[in-house]
Amino acid sequence: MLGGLSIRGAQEEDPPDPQLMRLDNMLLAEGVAGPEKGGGSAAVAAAATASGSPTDNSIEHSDYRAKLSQIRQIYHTELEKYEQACNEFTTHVMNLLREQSRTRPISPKEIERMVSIIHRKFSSIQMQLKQSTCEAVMILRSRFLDARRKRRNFSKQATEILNEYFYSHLSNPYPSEEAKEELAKKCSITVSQGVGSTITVAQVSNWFGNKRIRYKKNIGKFQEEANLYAAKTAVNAAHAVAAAVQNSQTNSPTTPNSGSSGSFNLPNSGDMFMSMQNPNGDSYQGAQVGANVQSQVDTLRHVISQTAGYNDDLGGNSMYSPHGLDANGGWQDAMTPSSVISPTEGPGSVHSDTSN
DNA sequence: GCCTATGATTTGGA
DNA sequence: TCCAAATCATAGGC
Repeated sequence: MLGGLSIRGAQEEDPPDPQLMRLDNMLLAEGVAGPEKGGGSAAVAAAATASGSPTDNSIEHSDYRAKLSQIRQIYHTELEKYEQACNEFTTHVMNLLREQSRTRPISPKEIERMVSIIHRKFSSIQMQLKQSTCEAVMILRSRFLDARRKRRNFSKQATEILNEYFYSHLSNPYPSEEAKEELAKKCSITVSQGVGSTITVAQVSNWFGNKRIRYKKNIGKFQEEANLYAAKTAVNAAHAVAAAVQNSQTNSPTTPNSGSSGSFNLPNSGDMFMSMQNPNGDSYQGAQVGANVQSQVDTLRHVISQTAGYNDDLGGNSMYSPHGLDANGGWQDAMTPSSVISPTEGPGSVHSDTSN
């Protein structure tokens, strides 16, 4: 007569506790309970979006997911343990009752009552487990959200790429959207620390904003750095020029190069510097050495100015030291009117037609 | 622990 | 919307 009593039956008679439901819902929403994938990352994506930060949070993202799955695992293990313990204990009590039934009459009601007491006890333990799991998730989430502001230094290579661009476009260090994208891509590729860590266009913009302001504030301090990058790029420039010269010797000099990256036109006029003096400064093509004559010219001129007292007669541009900074601190007047192509012209446009 | 460097955010102007 | 400037907050070196 005891055999007819189902443990499961007693287990399912949980009253719909609103607090328990809340906890269950939250655990489900956070992806701790329920299906393995989706909830957690959805929650983290929502958190990232709500924070207003750009989409890139890869490191925090994966960190968050890792921690969340850890919590999830612990939760499920514990839950299973409790359920098992509950069943074992129930069986144990029922066995005891069975034995007692030999000596005294035990009504099914009494058994049911005992079982339900046990289950209530265990479900309150489960509730605690759910509660502490929720707390853990909340802490994790808040930590994740706080981490938005956390600063992570760019890799050395990324900084180098950005600096190279900055110093080779010192006359107008305002990369176009395309250039920023290119830089972001390039920087992300070279980021060695942190798997999946990328640098966004917004970060590139931040970097240039910070760099411009800090450079302007303390040119002296950045002089050495500028020299370093100028020299560095000058080597590239020299190689590129050599290659171009070789190219012009082997090919017809009139062959127009359609502006494809990796090669460039050498204007046949003597004032190549001037004709290449795009106010926007950049025909930046990312990794392609020699794609940006302007930057190379900037760099070469800087090196010359540093080593041999370069004066501004070439094109009338003050290329270095205060680098096109006007009295008001603007960068714009680095260009002479004759060399200004169009201030509204988007930087990054490649002027492949300058040789005509 | 202090100091500097630096990435991110905020604010205000054009 | 982009930028300059100021500011915040953390990383990293000492």
